[in-house]
Amino acid sequence: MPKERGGPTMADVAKEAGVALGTVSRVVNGEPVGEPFKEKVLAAIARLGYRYNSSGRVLRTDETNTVAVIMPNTENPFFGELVHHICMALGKRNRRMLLCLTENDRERETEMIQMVQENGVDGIISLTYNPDLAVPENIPLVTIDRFFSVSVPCIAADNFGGGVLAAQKLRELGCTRVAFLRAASELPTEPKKRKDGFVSACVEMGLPFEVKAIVEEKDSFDEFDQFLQEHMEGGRLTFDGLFIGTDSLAWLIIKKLRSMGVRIPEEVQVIGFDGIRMFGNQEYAVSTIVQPVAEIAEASVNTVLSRHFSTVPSLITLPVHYAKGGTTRD
Amino acid sequence: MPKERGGPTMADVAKEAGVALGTVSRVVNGEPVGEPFKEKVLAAIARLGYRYNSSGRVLRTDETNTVAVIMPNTENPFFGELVHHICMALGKRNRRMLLCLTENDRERETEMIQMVQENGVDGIISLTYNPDLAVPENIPLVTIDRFFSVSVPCIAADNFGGGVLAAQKLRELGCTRVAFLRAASELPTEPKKRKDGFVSACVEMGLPFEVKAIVEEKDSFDEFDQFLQEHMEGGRLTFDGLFIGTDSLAWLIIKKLRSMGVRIPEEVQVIGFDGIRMFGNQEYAVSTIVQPVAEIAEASVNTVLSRHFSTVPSLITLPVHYAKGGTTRD
DNA sequence: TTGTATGCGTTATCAG
DNA sequence: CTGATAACGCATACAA
Repeated sequence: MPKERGGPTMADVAKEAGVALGTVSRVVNGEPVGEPFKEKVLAAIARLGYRYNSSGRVLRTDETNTVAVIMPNTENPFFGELVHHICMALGKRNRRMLLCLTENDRERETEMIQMVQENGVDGIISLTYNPDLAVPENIPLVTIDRFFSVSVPCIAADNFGGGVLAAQKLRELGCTRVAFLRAASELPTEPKKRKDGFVSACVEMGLPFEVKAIVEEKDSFDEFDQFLQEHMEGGRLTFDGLFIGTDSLAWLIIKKLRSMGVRIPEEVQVIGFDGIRMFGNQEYAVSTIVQPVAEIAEASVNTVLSRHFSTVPSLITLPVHYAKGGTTRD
Repeated sequence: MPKERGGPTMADVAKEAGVALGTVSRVVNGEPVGEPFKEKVLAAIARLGYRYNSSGRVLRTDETNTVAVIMPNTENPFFGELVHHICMALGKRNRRMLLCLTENDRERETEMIQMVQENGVDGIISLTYNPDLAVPENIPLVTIDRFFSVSVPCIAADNFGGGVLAAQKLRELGCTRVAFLRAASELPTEPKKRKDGFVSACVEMGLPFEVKAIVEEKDSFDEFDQFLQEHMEGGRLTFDGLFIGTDSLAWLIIKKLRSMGVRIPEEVQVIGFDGIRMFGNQEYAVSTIVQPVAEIAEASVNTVLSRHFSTVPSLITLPVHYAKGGTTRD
């Protein structure tokens, strides 16, 4: 049965109850109403099977209680987890989530920004690396992991601190020669600070290190293979510790190393970044720097719904922690 | 800057262009309008920076172009993938997705059904095992993996066929004594047919088998440990093939078996169900019966948006296929 | 406290 | 083909 129009409205309820329309509205919204009136209204509502219809309120007040979330996808477990926590955080504050997936298509992103403006959402939470994102006026926008300008609040994990932590951990676990591997976009995103933190800590501790960073859009992952091959000596890797930009890439690298006969974690210990768990709820896929996903979600929601949106901090950084998977010897 | 009310409306554009309101509406909606009028309107729109506001249309036509998707979570990679494909399928048909996550909380589910009705969505796609789901009148509802009644279309993978396929594969791979392990709810859901298909095929082929099925809500996973222990003889499992209800559980069982010294796939081959890939885009986590997630998503969307919703088939079953992960010897 | 009346932005009907 | 106008369901300012 295709949605039939025209159930009872507040006006019908008012007539049925013998009260004014405004009184019905006040009862429905929980505003103070005299007890006898309230009862009459509730009885009429029950008799008629009245159901509140929010479209009237939206038109009148321009508040949809809906927040748009713009995300590349929900197949990547990190994004899946993030979407999950954002949805829950919104639910706690009685807001709904309009989910928009971009698959990293910039044109689609632009359309979506346009679309959600037409739809009149109360705010936008966006995780996108689009360099020329058209920031909408009039609608609060919060980004995750990508800083645009001081007027657009950005929420991110402490990527720099995570890099430092990874270096410290590897050293603590006995590594004497380490490397950082990463594939990233060309843009200056927050996750790039993982390298900065790692390098900084290695220098500080006097831990010898190398860096292999490729550009996601143009370089092939074969470059990693080559890098690894170049650093093999007598069947062993010349590093005993690796820090890798994401858990996903770490998994790929580990597969490659194992196929080359390198034993992990016996010969080489590996730490990834993100904190991805198997099937979302089992053990960590690799030893990792865990992003505080729930906190990032909470902060994003709190920020985008903030009453004083214009005075909100422009960059919020949240603490990470280390967790062991099976790829370190702790 | 909190959303300011009152950008220009169609009425403003009409005044600016010196035409009638209706003409503006027709131009905006791409309906036939005389060329000179059209130009005047478009010019006025550009001058004023007019932007379409859908809330007026929603109130007037009761069409939101939005479909609610009710899902347990997006942390489980299967649900993450499903949500992803549903969102894309909706996008192709120019619809948006209101995502509602239940975390299997029945009370929350009820609230959400209520809420989306107030919000006036055009349809609902729901994956829930809630036995007493209040089916909303007036709004097309499609379920995934759970059959309610002939009036509520259900979309599901060919679970029975998948069970058959798993049995055939194990036999083809040389297994001579197999078992099926599963944890499921008590309700009669579509995925339960995995067992039926498996059993049926084993009987048909004369392949000796056992079944261990526990109830998710009350039994502990320890029961699986016990089952496995009971079927060890001289350090080897008495089965050489296992079919397990989900990839997630298969992963757990495999870990357990390996910790018991059982080699996989050398001694025991394992096939799961769902088709979960590492990090959403890498290799299959285990050898598996792959659900046609994209097709399930497409079918759900097509069905819920169907013009003739009442004449739509009440159960749509979509074909699965086998894919090798690392847990079989093929 | 309760009633009345207006308007939110759009679509659609009906005349011109 | 275009113009004028009445809804759509609700919130709210204002009057009683």
